[in-house]
Amino acid sequence: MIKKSPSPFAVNLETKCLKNGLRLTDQRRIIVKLLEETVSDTKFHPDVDQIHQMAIKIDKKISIATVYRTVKLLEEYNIIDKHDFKAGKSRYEAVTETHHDHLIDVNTGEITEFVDDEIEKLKKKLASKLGYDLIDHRLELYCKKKKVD
Amino acid sequence: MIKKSPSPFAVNLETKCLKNGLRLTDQRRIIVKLLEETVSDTKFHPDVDQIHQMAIKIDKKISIATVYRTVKLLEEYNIIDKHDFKAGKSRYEAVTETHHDHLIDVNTGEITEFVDDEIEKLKKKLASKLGYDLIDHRLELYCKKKKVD
DNA sequence: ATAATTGCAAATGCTTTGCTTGTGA
DNA sequence: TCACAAGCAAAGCATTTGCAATTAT
Repeated sequence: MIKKSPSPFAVNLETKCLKNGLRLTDQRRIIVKLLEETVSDTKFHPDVDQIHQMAIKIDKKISIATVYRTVKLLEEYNIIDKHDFKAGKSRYEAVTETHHDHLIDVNTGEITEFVDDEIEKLKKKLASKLGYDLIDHRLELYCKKKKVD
Repeated sequence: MIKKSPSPFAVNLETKCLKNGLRLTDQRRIIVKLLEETVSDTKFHPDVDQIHQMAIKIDKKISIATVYRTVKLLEEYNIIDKHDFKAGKSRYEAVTETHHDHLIDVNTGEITEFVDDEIEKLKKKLASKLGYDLIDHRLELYCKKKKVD
């Protein structure tokens, strides 16, 4: 079992599940626990297979179908976020209080999260200008490390 | 081989293909022609199946595999852009001179393109602040029509 | 001529689902 | 208890690919 002391910032996903009336099975507890760790690691956005790999270290019998079902459920309840960065499979992370965007290093695949008020305001303004209310949004910056020479 | 005179208004994707040394088959000519029309229709971002449906109206024998192969090739040569909006399949449009972003109506699926200098500048600034050079980026606003009451 | 492209169908990879057995509240 | 969840394997989709026949240059 992978134990890690919870970051003071970590959100208790189990509590969120209970509040939503979700039944807590052993499998869900394990998956939710693993996803909790994504909050304290801003660069970790595991895909279903990675979640499954970690999960079976704790309980060999957890099937990938259960991971798919759980992850979908958690997303529907806004407990985790799903991202479809360019490159096949979806990746997940626990929902945080403030919206953040992603910078993806096109060479390494490394992801950096960032928050910028100015851009958040601009998004709302743009939507409004076009006659819409903003429901959701995503901004992704695909970048290469700056050359230092 | 079938010849056809080019429309005076359309962006000439065929020329772009030739410049890149791509071999122009009848099938590619048809697909490229259809994609050319996405430039003058800012709300049309067809998926592979839609492109295929249109293509077989011109030539019954064009296979969907060819559409997939062509679309992939054109994307590699930066002649068209691929978008993965939330909702399954990829959608394509001809590359334009100026970068634009997308607003997606979550109810109707309708897409509106928009350009905003301020946000473009901000993107570069953000990447730079994090130590990166911006290679590519995408901003998508998922919205609902404003209630007017 | 001949290397690249097509069509077809089979294969892939991610994700979902039907069904039976197991289990949390 | 018993509605809901899990496990397994089969099914679904979008997309890719091997191969023989065809075609652009």
